[in-house]
Amino acid sequence: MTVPTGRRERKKAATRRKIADTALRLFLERGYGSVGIRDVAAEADVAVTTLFSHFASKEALVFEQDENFEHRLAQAVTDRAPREPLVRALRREIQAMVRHCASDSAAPVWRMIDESPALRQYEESMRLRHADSLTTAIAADLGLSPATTACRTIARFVIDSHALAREAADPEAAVDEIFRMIEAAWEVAFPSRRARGAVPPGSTGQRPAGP
Amino acid sequence: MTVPTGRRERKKAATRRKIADTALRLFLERGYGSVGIRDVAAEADVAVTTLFSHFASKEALVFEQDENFEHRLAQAVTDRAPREPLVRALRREIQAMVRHCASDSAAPVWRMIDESPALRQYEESMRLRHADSLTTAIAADLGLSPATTACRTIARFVIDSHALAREAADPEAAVDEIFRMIEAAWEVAFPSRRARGAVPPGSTGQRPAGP
DNA sequence: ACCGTAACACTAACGGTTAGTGTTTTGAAA
DNA sequence: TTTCAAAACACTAACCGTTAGTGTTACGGT
Repeated sequence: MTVPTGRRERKKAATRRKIADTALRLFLERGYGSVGIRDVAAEADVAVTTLFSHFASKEALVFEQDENFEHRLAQAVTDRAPREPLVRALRREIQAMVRHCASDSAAPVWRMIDESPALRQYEESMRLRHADSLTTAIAADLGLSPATTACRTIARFVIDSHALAREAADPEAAVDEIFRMIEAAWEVAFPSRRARGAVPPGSTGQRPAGP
Repeated sequence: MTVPTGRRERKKAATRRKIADTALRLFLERGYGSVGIRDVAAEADVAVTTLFSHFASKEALVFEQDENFEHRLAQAVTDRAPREPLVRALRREIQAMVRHCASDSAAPVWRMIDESPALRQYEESMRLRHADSLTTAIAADLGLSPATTACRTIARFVIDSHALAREAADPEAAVDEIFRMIEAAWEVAFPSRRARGAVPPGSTGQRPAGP
């Protein structure tokens, strides 16, 4: 079990990328529903079982880069400038993501997603993971347990903002508008010293994080 | 196409209920994943195609009453007492729903849902419909277009509160806490006359009652 | 009494997914 | 280098949810 940075890994990554690229190309050419897993496997010149050893499901072929998404949000929290408000850092990141979704390169993919119920459903279930991941990052930043209701709520609202903004007529303006609402929610949950509130922090489930 | 309140409808409803009851019983007895559609159909003494003419999917067997859920939220908006704040009516309804989820009769079902990824995913996709439906009700109440970002955002937050509270240690307290955040978001999106002027954050909670 | 229709049944299949089994490739230890 | 365990890959065959196609009843309205 040493560090495996050899040819094997490169080959594996190459196979994975070939499958994903082939799938996306076929999906965009013929439509997601009209392309079967067996078609993708044949075109990528791999066995069906090999395809499923790289991707957990057909939908996962489309959201290949979603781990990236998940990771960027957590990083936006942990890697932000010292003293920068947490919510502001998240707004910037969501803003960038929404902008990218509307870019020419990504737009056809998102149109395909919007047209497929199966893909929309999968996207929604990804949000659960994203929200959980973001909850962990936020809770860690605040020194609270990830079970804290307020942390989970803010995380969920932030994830929602991406979905809501993507469907809005003016996505970037929507992000700003939604984040004004999120910041208000944040202030209620975690009153800052600056904003006079003298309201004790959330009355439920608040526990300092363990070691 | 007259009012069809005859035997046919009763028979149909009976078949539907028999299928749903049988399914739920088998799922709880043997586990959701260990019971196949063919098992349910055989036990309910109907053909598989008949089962699918009553329910769109296997998961829909578990969430049989979800139309009820969707309808109740919209009703909470439209049927509330005159002048009652919209958000407060929604909080009451969500509170009641969450309480019901924790009741002895419903608890085993929700435990089953929590343990099945397929069911959790389906539940999450239901929320899209619920949020859309609630968006329509809220927008109508405010005389706005359902496309308004703030309406869609509030609706989504309210739907989230149900999911978040259900997973919290103290669900009812969680609903209160989340709705304090939602009300703050609401005030930012739709500033009320009463709340004009310098109002310190945190004072827009559900407490300043008064009819 | 009749007819249109909605419910139901049955057979086959489709498409995503997995189990089981065996083969090749690869990284590193001997 | 040789050897070896693990990992990737392939293949067959199936499982399971779901649907199409085709009838067959049973009901309700006329």
